[in-house]
Amino acid sequence: MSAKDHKLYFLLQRVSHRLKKEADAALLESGGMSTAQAAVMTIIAEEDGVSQKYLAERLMQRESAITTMANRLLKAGYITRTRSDTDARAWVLKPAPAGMAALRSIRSPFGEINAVLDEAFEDADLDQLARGLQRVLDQLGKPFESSGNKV
Amino acid sequence: MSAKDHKLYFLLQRVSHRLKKEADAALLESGGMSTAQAAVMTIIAEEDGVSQKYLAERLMQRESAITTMANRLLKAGYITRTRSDTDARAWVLKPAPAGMAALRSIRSPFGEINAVLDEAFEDADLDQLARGLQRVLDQLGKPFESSGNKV
DNA sequence: TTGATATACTTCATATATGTAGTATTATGG
DNA sequence: CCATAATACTACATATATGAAGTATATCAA
Repeated sequence: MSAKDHKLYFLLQRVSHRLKKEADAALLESGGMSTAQAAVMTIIAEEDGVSQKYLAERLMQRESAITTMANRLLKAGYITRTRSDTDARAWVLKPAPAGMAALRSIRSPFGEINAVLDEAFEDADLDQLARGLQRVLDQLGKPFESSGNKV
Repeated sequence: MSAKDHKLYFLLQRVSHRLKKEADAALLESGGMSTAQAAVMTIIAEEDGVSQKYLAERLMQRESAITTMANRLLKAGYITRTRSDTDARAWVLKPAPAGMAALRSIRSPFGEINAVLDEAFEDADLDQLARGLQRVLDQLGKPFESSGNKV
């Protein structure tokens, strides 16, 4: 049984989309933020002072996507944005109090999402799954270096 | 090791997003369509005559998303859209010749995506992965029946 | 039959992404 | 030191989704 036989690509996409929807609903209900915003805020909170370029790399996205997201987070009062001391082109994004509060508020709904995954996969399988997924990322290599890594 | 320890949710999202990007690039290059369009066209080609409602169910999306997509596919000449004989509210979507041709043209790039998955997971693991992912979908239940299925 | 409700779809506002092109600013080789 | 290239970001067009609200059409119960 190959990936093709399982239609694994489409299955993965469906599960990912479905989980995201469920997580977004749960997070929204707890008065917080979207999962996309949570992903960004988590990094910003960890590092305390990051550039948009750095966020784009960590999240494997384009910088234009980060610009849009940063504007929304700024508008929501979740982050602050100041010019870098060392590089006048770069911004420094830091978490604002409201952002930290929002992050705290989504801990529990995220626990529920994880519970679904824990239930669907046995312990040993979880490890294998995580390792396999990581291998997929490694095989694909960094995005935007298109030519090197032929799919 | 639980899903939480693996940050499995975010890992899944990252892999899904990364794979989609790779697949979209490969499909686009072979002159075809996007993966989202491929998902829709595959169903339309299988069934030969479907309603938008049916597509929404199969893809676990809202009908408004299908309206937009159908308009794009129509504009691209990939499908035809006629009123249903039995229900004046409903459309009947069918593949157009150009759509069938586009579907054929993406077979090989999709093979490459599957190869990445086959390489990342051993045969036995692939089965387990597919079954586990399916269990996630089953556990979450149908979307839009919100209250019944607590995450 | 008819009146209430459900269904199939559309429209609009919004979120999230890509990709291309453009603007400053920084870094670098001669 | 300066022309050129690289970097960090913004702006815009587009694709893909949700969710709420609206429009026909269908169905069912009284």
